[in-house]
Amino acid sequence: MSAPARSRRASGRATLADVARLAEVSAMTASRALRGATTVDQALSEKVREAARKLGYAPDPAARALASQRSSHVAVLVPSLTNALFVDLLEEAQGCLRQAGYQTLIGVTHYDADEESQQLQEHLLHRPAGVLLTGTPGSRAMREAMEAQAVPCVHMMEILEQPGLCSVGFSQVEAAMAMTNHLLERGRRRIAFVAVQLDDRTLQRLQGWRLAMQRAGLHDERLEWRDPAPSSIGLGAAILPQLLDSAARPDAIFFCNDDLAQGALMAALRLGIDVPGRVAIAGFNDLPLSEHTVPRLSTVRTPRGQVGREAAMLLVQLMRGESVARPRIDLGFELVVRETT
Amino acid sequence: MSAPARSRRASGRATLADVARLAEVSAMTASRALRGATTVDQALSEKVREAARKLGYAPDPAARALASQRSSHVAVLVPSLTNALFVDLLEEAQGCLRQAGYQTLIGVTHYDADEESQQLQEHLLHRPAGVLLTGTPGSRAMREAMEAQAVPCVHMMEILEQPGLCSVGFSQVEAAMAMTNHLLERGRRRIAFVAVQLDDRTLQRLQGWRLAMQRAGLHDERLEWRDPAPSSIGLGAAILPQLLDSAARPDAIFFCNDDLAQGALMAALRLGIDVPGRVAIAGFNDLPLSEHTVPRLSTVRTPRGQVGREAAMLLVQLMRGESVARPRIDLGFELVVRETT
DNA sequence: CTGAAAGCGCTTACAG
DNA sequence: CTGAAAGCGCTTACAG
Repeated sequence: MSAPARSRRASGRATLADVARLAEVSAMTASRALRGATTVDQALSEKVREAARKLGYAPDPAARALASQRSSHVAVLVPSLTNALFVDLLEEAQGCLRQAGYQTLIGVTHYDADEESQQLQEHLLHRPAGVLLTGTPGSRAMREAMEAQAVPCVHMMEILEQPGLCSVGFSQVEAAMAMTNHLLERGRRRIAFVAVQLDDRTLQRLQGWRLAMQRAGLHDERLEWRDPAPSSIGLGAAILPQLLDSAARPDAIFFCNDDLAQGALMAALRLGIDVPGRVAIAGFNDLPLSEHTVPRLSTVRTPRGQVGREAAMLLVQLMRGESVARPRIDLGFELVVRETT
Repeated sequence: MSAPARSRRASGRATLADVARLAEVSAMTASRALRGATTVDQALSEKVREAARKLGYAPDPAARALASQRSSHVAVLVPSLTNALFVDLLEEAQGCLRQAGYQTLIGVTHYDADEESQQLQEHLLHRPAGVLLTGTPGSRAMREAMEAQAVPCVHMMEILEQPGLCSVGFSQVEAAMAMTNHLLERGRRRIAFVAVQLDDRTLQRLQGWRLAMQRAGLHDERLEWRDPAPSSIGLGAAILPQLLDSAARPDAIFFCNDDLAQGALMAALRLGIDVPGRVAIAGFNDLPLSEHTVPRLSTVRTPRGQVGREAAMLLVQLMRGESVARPRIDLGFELVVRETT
């Protein structure tokens, strides 16, 4: 007299089979209907949705990933979270991806190529649906691994010219040139450039500054200040007096990131150095503090939030197998002239 | 004459079966050996590991999750990434979890209880191995859902007294009392407290200030400044002149977060208000800029990095089913007296 | 447009 | 200590 055993799942959650049973269709039809396939009869589709709602059904991501050989995860690799730039980027990207049904796995690579490779490799083991990378396309091994798995990928914060690569960003070179030209127009002649961390994008900015200075016939190697240490307020504060006392004799300093410029401003205040009287100061990125420093910092506003959003949207298209109109999106930048230049 | 079909996997990756075949054992023994089970013969275990190495085998997380009904993901929910506090927390926690073989899914809840519930719910659908939450234990529905799935959880940044809850942090109340007492010892009498965002931990700090002021017989409601807006440098800059002109007539201002205090310092500089001469300024958290402001900011240093690390380690123990010696870890705080008090 | 079969790559629970 | 069987909950590919 024992009743036939009901499907007692360990999970206690409704499964696709439960939904199919209630809707009186096969599991396949239920699966198709729930994924929004157009090849399912309207009425049946409705019935399936209704059943799913009634049972509080939610598809099991692991089962889906195993069967389809692709997860709903997107890996996003950024060099740092200490720089607010990447936080903004991330928040926007994650918001978009979440709306599209993807989960975001964030990896911080500390500007280290090896760490980036390793993390990407770890992520590829999990078969991500897509990848968002910051900047350069990474090592050749990385690209090959991604191609082998056919993982869609979008690069952020630069425009990459290589065919086949998708990127969303702006020209770091032109942005740096624009600020340098602004300083030149203000009558500055000995404009120093401070490059730290020495990652690719910083070197592109350095290049932009160099081009502008060369065109003006004012380039002088002594005006290039390089330091491999990570960017920070403290570092900027330390660099200011050294640079001012150096053979460079600058009348303006263009820092590759706002936090350095902010630190320099604090140091100037403390040392009684007049900004912009004695020396003009410029930054890059327009971080939150920059409009509040004394004096207020002139800088280049970068569209990182928009970059995150557009990159995520582009990636979603790629992951859905849709055709992409523009694989390269240039979002530009904005010169923000305040009180320090 | 056709050869028997070799197992041609869509993935192209080695599977457990491949490893087992090469090591001449069953899949089960291979599985056990690779997971480090002690119930496997030493020699066999070696052989399996060797085979796995030779094939470059990496277990498929989706298959593992489906079979075991538990993923290797840990969800970490923080209220904001704009506050460097949570960035530090996250980086440390993620580093620990990664080393232990877990992947971190970060969720930003914007100090919104509903958003927190919703995100946690979404994460629970993916059957996380564990959850790291910031602060209060969340809604009752949340706790019930987690208990139903038996998901280990650790709360960060406060010490929770509720039995059965694990937490790593420090006493927000005592930290605020310590700073208030410091200001009292410096001879300040009309110490204002600025609370913004009005999240739980901010209110605990407000409470700590209130207790200290009451004990000193100096509490005055007019000294409480509340604003539900998010904490920011700009907000602090805006509040300073208003508070100074108010009926509160403060001779010190204790801001609930460093960025507010930093903004206030910028405003003071611009308005020619002497700090600490006319008014002392104190912050909370010791963010990177605080040691560089003019004058340098006195604040409370919070052990967020350590909190992230210890919370992750505690969670790993729970996820492994190990017994936990101390479910509540108090990491304390440190008063950092600089130039503004 | 719909469905029965097979399989994704592991682990759990049960025997030996 | 080891293994054969069954199953986790989906989707792919193939028929009809």
